[in-house]
Order: sequence, then C-alpha cells, then structure tokens
Amino acid sequence: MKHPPQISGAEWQVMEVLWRKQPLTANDVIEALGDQTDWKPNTVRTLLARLVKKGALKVASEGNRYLYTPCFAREQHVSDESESFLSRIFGGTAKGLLVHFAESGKLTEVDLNELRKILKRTKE
Amino acid sequence: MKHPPQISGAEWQVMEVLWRKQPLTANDVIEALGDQTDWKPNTVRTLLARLVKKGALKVASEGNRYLYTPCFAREQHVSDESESFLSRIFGGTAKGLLVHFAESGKLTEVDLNELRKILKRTKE
DNA sequence: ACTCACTGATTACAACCGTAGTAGCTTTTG
DNA sequence: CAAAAGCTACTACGGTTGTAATCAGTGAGT
Repeated sequence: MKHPPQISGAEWQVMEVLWRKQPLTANDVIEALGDQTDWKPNTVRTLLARLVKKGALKVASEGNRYLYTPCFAREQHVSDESESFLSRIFGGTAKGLLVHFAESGKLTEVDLNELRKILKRTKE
Repeated sequence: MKHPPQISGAEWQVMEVLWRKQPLTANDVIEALGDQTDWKPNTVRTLLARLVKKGALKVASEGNRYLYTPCFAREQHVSDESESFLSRIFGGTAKGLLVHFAESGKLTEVDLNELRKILKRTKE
C-alpha cells in the first residue's frame, strides 16, 4: 500500500471534515470549518487545492462544482504520522511515548484497563 | 516554566547530540552527527545558529570557539511535542493514541505490565 | 609579518505553510 | 441580455525548514 502524503496542521483539520463525511463540496467544508476556525473561504479552498495536489484528496466534478474525497483512510495517515513522530522523538518504540504519558499523568489506570481489553480483543 | 521553542526534525537531531553530552563545540556536534547524517559542516553550524536564535541552545565562548548547551531538558521538549502531536492527531486525549497503538500491535502485554508498574510508582 | 586554516556570520534558495487577495469563468436572476 | 453572485485558478507574501556556499575575522605555523 502506497504511503499517504504528509499533511500539515491546517490541512489536517480539513481532512478531518472529509473523513467524517465524504464526499463534500468546497462549500460544505468551508461551512463545517466555520465553527472551529476563523479561516476565510479562500483559505480553505487553497488548502483543498493543496491537498489535491499532494494526492491526499481526489476531486470529481459534479456539475459546476467539485466533490472532494480523501484518497486514504484516516487510519493510514494516523499510522504514518505516529510512525514518524515516534521515530523522531522516541526512537521508534511506542513504549517510550506511553511511559511519557504515564509519568505525566495523562494516562490513568482506567485507560490501562481499557487497553488491556483492546489487547485481548485484538489478539483474538 | 517557560515553554521551550519549537524544534524541527533536523534540529532535533542536533539537540539529541547535546542532550547526550553537553556542552560541546560546533565541531564536536559536527563530528557526532557525521555518523548518522551526510550533512556538511556548514549545515550543522546553521542548525546550531538557528537553535541559538530560537532559544533552544545557549552559547558561551571558550577562547575563539563557542560551547553550546541546551536551554531546556529533553524531557520538556518531549512533553511539548507529545502534547501537540496528541492534540493534532488524537484530539488531545491519550486514549485514542493508546487504542491506535494497541491495535497496530506496537504495544504488547509486556509493555502494559511495565506501564502498570510505572503508574504505581508514579502515583506514590 | 604573512599566509593558511579554521571558526562564526551572512547570504542563498527552493519547498512547504498559514493565510489570503484577485482574476476569470459560469450560472442564476432581474 | 446584462449584472450579480458563486466557484475554481492563479498569485502573493512572510515565515520555517533543509541544505548549503561564501565572506570575514583570527589564531597558528613558517
């Protein structure tokens, strides 16, 4: 499977909208982002265009407007980003990261228990 | 405590060297990075200069050369980066992150047990 | 004293990012 | 049909990043 392209912070927010519901027109995205950001419509359009150019979104024209659809599942991007983050900061192992969160108190025993459940389920 | 400045990928590698041993001269850093990268000496000097400018390193002149020392502990940078990573990708909660890693198999039960220990130790 | 080598400082430059403005085409509307 | 409104495309601009070359000062060797 091909790697998804690198997505910047602002671009990520645009992608989130499209991962929630897809396909959408530029206007749908602009509207959805209106709540969370102060971006001008053009800003969002630029981001959409960049995402298309870098291959994160594909477009299909519907009449006189475009419909945008993600090329990759959110999960694939998450994997990639996590991977690069982990290798950059924690030498590639998830444990370092988790230890960090455990020590910083962002990780509770409740979380741990849930984790255990997930592990079990995943393993079989 | 003040926030450490944002560090880019290449800069991070420079910082790693200085977190391992400090203070060091530019040449020490250049030499240390020689193993891991193909960077020209000037590239490393530029990175050092940028890190000083953005307040991640401080310099003290020793004769005609400079000694570089990190302004912040590695842990502080790690915290900041983790925080921004978490909020960017996982909406700020550690749980999403955990689920991802658990499902991706990057996290084993052995890790879990260690985490549990750490939690216990941290809590008291 | 003069030149050479090494060091830090300045400058370069393309790609990427955040954040838009403007131009040009089309569709709707009076 | 002409004007308005909407949509995409092109352009912009300052900051960051990766990756360095060049310039200028200074200590060291001859």
